[in-house]
Amino acid sequence: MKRKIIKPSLASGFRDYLPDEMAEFQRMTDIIRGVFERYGFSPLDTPGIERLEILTGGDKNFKKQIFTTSKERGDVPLALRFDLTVPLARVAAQYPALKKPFKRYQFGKVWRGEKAQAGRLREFLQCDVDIVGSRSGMADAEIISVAYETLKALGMENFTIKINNRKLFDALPEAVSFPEKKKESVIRALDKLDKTGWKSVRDSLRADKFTKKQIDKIADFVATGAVSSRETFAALRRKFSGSLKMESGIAEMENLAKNISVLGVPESAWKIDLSVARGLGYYTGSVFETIINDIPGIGSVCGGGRYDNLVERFGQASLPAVGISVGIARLFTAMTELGMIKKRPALTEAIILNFDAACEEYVQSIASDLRKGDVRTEIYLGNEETLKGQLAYALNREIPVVLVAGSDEKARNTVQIKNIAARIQTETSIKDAARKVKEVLGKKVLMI
RNA sequence: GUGCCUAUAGCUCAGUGGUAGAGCGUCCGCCUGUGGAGCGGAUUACACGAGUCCGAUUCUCGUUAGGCACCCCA
Repeated sequence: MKRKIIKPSLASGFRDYLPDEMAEFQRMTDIIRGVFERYGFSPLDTPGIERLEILTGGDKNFKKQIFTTSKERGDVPLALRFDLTVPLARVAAQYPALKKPFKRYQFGKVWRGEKAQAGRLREFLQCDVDIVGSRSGMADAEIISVAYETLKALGMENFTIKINNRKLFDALPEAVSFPEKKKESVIRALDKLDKTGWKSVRDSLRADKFTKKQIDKIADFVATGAVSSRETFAALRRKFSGSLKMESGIAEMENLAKNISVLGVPESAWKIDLSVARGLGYYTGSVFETIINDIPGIGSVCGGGRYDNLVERFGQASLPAVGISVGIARLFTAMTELGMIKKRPALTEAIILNFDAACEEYVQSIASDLRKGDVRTEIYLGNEETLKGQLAYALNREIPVVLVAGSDEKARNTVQIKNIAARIQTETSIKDAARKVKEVLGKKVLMI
């Protein structure tokens, strides 16, 4: 009887991170974690699966994007989380004793129940920071600042944090005279401006029965943001004087601009962009998106904003919150394209070849010494029996230091230490081996 | 949910109306102690189902899977 062979393969929209990439990926998350903690955020983790009703909040629009699970008999409907913000809102509502402001960061995979395509996976990692329970505009500024510092710490130079405020959109129906319920059409159309351009935005608005005059006014509104931030505020006030909602949004942005400047975010790193809308979500105030200037096509690598009403879904009094999500998978792609990611087949710093059966214990004791000396060390464990064959393995995996310890060395209580990059080999007594290896590794770091 | 494209070995790809080949990889063997190997061997594929045909991996249709774009995007 023939055994059924199961083909090893992934479903659409999922991907593996093999060690050569994952090592770099983890280095990035370590950096991000460091920045988040420096700003006083504490870690949180929540399950990948939540009750379906928690995630949808009864909104049918959301429901169709949610990755649902097949439920166990008798269980309530469950689903995979599609972001980390709604689970945070659940936590905030479920544990009212959490001291406010509650500052948490969270790294976690999220899932989208939609068809995958380029740059759009069904599973990806998000790195979120949020401040729950602060109404202060300084909280918004902290979030922008932490986003800026995160990208800098990752080595990014040429990026732009685009800032807007949803209150401006709230003022638009009155200012441009269209019905309140058509506001979302405008937001949705403008959100695509970057991607599709004005012609397509105009077409889309025309399809939604906006008049030419209204469309012109909307375009004029967005164009106001095309100049420097100070002029933008003045021009907006001129154009929309008398609109209280507009004035409150402008004041918030003005305040934010002042605050982030004090926090050390240079003006070259951000700009007002009145087309930024962040979809239809739950945002109520500031909204941010970040693009890499050299590869804008990759989309936003970091986005968020203020959402003051999200916990209301759980019957709580409104709880103000502001946060941002770093799209690390997209960042990884961007940094790869920019040549900032060097794939490494191994994290191992030193490998001890093992080609002489009489020296196995000698090899092991050297490995033990190196490990005690904080060197990432492995012993060759494969089937190659010759030094040459084992060396080829080490070279293939780009391990920077190779140690050779055979009967000759054992007789002299030494070990050969090869600096692969420099093509130098020195014989060192085993008691100095760890120090010598670190010296070689240290030199390597200096050379970079 | 809609549309377009694709499907040959683990991967990247050739090829043919008379059932297939390479490179890389993997595994095994050989190579006494020094630079990304060498030599020998093994491994494995025409996604599935129907139709046309003497004969289909090849042509047609369907299914499934994958890619891309739209919709949507917290």
